[in-house]
Amino acid sequence: MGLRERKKQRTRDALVDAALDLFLTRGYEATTVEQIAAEVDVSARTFFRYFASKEDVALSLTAEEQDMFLAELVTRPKSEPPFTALSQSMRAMLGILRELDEAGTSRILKARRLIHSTPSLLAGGMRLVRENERRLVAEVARRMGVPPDDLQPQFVVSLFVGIGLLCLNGPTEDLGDMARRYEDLLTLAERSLQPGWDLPVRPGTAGAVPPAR
Amino acid sequence: MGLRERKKQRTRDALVDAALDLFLTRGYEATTVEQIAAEVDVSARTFFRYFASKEDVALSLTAEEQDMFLAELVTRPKSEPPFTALSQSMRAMLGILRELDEAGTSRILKARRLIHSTPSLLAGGMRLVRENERRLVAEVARRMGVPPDDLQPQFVVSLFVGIGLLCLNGPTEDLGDMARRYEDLLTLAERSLQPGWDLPVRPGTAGAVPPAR
DNA sequence: CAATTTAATGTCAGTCGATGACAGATGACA
DNA sequence: TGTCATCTGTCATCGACTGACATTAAATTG
Repeated sequence: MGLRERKKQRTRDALVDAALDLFLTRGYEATTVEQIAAEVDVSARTFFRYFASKEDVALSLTAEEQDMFLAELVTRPKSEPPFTALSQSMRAMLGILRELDEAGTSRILKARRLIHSTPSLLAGGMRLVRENERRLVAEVARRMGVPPDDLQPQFVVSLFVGIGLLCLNGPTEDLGDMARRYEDLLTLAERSLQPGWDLPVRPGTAGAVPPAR
Repeated sequence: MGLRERKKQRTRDALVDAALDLFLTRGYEATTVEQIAAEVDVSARTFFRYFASKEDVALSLTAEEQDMFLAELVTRPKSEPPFTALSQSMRAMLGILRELDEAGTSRILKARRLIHSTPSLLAGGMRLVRENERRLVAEVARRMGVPPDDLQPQFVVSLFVGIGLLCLNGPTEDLGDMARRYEDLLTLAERSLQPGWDLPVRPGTAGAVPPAR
């Protein structure tokens, strides 16, 4: 990798770190892009060449996590039922995050605290989650061998994403806490659902959809 | 109600209608607040006295629906299990929406189409949903007689909200279509869940939480 | 009804986020 | 070393949003 690439990466990382620190100390709205850029000795115009918006810099880590999660899912063996594959993907991702160095985990925890204490960032984060949800549905539908507009994969993914969001509601000071909360929620879900609920319904096996009362 | 109040309400409605029409024809980003205000013969400054932001005017109807839904929930008899109460609240709200006059339903359908074709508005809409989710959890926890940080009411509400969101993914040209899609999803959920899954777990009735596999 | 209080609106000035255009600087590479 | 592609800073501009102040019009009171 050339000097140019490394320099760009360093600038990008510096902008993320400076932004997270300023956002957490002075507040998101109270911090201007100019201040972030100044902290890295860069013009505000350059900031916008790295990040599409002020929001983007705050959500960049979350966006990376979403991509990681989808990548984990496609590596799961096709023999796993969909919900199991989703759960295992999440466990794998949490494992990867725990292998990060101090600087890495610090950045991630900072971003989490920031997002969940800033309503407008929470909105942006939800947009990312929903965009990823669409990709997850496509992948799960593929695994189940049904068209992507089938309700069942949508239901499975929606349920799983809901659990992921609940996971973030609790304290997020520690990745271990989060993993534990996640397992609690999975246990609750397993207890609530019928065995095999996430397996494709083979036509003719079950009766037709009963009429709504 | 005095003349002053009526005049304000008319201005507000006119701003919403003008905004929705301009957003849908020229696009959300391409429409300026100045254009919306001009359409109603009002200064841009006045627009911001009615709506906190350009986004706010697009989401105002959705925000009202959220409030309506919560209001319906608190009227449900306490004998109903939580998920049933949520479902019935949704049915009640859909019923109310269907009783609106032509102008009313037109506004609502316009807002829906707009939001679901504009990523930044989708994000804002999700923020509203999540804020309401917190209030719903509080109410459901109260009904179940458990503390609001208990995982079970959070799980029940999350599952229900997920269904509501899936409902909006489909075509939204018609309130009837939406109601039908909603019933399909409820049927799928009923088939997937254990009987009594949303009843409070009485300590000692069920065994200890089984270990995660 | 006239006087006074109260609230809504318009105008103006200013900040900040974001983008396009152009010129200068700097790493890549023959 | 010299050329080329890319990165960066400066400048100008737009649009969202806010505070301050003056103006207008509804509400209230004597």
